[in-house]
Amino acid sequence: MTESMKGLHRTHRCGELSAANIGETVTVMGWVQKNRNKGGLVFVDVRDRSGILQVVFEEGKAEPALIEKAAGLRSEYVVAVVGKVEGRSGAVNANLATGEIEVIPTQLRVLSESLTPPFPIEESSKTREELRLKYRYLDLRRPDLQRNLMMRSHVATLTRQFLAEEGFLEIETPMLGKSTPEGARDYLVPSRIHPGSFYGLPQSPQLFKQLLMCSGYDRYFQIAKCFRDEDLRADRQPEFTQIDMELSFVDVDDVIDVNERLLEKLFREVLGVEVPLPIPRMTWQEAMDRFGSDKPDLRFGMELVNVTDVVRECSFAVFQGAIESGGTVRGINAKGQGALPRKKIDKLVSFAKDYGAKGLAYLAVQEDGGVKSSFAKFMTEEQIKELIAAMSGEPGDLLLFAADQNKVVWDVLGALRLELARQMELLDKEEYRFLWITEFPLLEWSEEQNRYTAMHHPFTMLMEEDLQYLDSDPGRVRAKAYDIVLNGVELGGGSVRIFQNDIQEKMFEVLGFTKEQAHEQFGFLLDAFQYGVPPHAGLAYGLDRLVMLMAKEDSIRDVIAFPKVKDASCLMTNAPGKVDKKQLQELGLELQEKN
RNA sequence: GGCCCAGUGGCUCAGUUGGUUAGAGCGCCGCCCUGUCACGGCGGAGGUCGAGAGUUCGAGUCUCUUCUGGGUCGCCA
Repeated sequence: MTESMKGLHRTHRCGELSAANIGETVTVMGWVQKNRNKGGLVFVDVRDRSGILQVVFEEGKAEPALIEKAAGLRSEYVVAVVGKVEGRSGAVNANLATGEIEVIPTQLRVLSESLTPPFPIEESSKTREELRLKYRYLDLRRPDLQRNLMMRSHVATLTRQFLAEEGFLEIETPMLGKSTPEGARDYLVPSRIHPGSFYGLPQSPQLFKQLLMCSGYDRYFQIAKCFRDEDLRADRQPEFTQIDMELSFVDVDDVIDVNERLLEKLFREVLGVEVPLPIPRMTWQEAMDRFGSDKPDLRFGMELVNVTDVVRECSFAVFQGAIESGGTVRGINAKGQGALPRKKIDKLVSFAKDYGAKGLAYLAVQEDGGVKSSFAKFMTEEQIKELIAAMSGEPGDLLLFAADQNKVVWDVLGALRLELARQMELLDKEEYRFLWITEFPLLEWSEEQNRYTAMHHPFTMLMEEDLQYLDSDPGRVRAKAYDIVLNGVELGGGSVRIFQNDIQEKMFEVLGFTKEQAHEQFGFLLDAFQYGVPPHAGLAYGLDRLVMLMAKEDSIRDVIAFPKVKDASCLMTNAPGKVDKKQLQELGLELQEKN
């Protein structure tokens, strides 16, 4: 039997009450977390998003009917309690924020009953994610997810506040746009009014925000939903949220400055963590050479060392082959891992192979000064000594080497470095190490498409001093692009944009667009640029990743209210779903027979 | 598309070299209990071992296929 809340008004959330409220009559509403019936004395824990509050129904203090009603409460019933806040006459519960107080009720109403939930509604759930996602509305009742979503809201609020104070305008851009073949796959939306034509959901508001700069809005931001129809990962969802911004009359340093202060504010006010400014900067080239990654995790060392020159004279065919075909030999020193059993080393080798390595050479420096190695027999004692010295190897260390083209060596050792750090437990979630990566290559060669593609996007400005190479050696041209990296995660990225029509046309040419193709796809932008365009630059953060790191979670699913699973479906709603024939007909669509 | 991991009462798990009637904790239901808060005591219900096929006298256990979920490579301008 459920009751109305008529005549009652919630006065506090459960967790808002404290010893300061003793003596007050309050009305709280929430879910029954737990009912402990001692017989004639019933303790009911009531939960809402602020916390848990104990209500005590005691013979002599409460009507027998009220106690009987309390005894009938089950988990997740929704109740309203009117009562008086008192200091606990029993033991204080130090584990509970409201552990000093309890409520002595005069009224109890059951607003809604509940089935027994399919899994416990509790902190640090051990229930498998599949089930939690099917009942996401119950999962979202758990305190850790509630904290995460409240933190996310806090981050969004502070971001709006900060950017507004900095003179940014929040402007929405369309969700229904034009599909562009560059970049990730678009989600397509068929048009009923134009059968056979499709909108594309935005992968980012890129073009629109540049047009807003053309239109004089100076400083824009948006907390924007974006869509990419690619495979999922722990940090990738098909729809995700960006904090997107664009600024006029600025260069790299201006964008970096305002964003460093934004990050400083967010981490100070949400986590109480001071971000030392300025955030260090590193060129892409340095990041690759030292860490084998364009998003290095600076919480630990284990940097890559280029030992190509040291091993040049040795007779190890693997090293020789790599060097002769223009590659390099690089290594990392896994400090103190020299005693790693052969089985584990083999696992590291197969790990390296997943990243394109043909193998992984190792050399363990023994405590007695000797070595255990897969390739030492191809080297003189002197050469081994030199190699160990180059790697700063000490007794007890494990040196791992990859030899191949630079890209492969970087990928392999960059991934291996992270894997070793995980195994050696070097990653502290309490530590936040920010880093800007700058001077990215403008272009990268696509074997698949047999042409250069934009590493960031086709509107990224190049470094003026590299303009001379755009024709002769496009791979050498660096971009005015920057990524903000935190603990090995790419939090966001941006660039200074091309605003000169001649450079933009040139860029399309290098990317293999004909003039017609470029105008077909981006004509409105090129046209706009003929009517007076300010120099502009911008940046976008992955809000989900930012909050994930702040909440110390390992997956963005834990900071998104209703995430999708690996195959991009929703276990709760069963989206995507089939539609009926009539809907398809209206859209002028016909489904292919399944093979 | 490739590789790896997991799936056993509502939840989390155990289950030996293949061998009686598949167990535990929590939860759930009933009774008892006046200071609990991981409450306690007594009793009880609840399982086609993800699904299908195969090997075998016999399969939770072995083989194959498949489904579901996770991680990752490719992919993600």
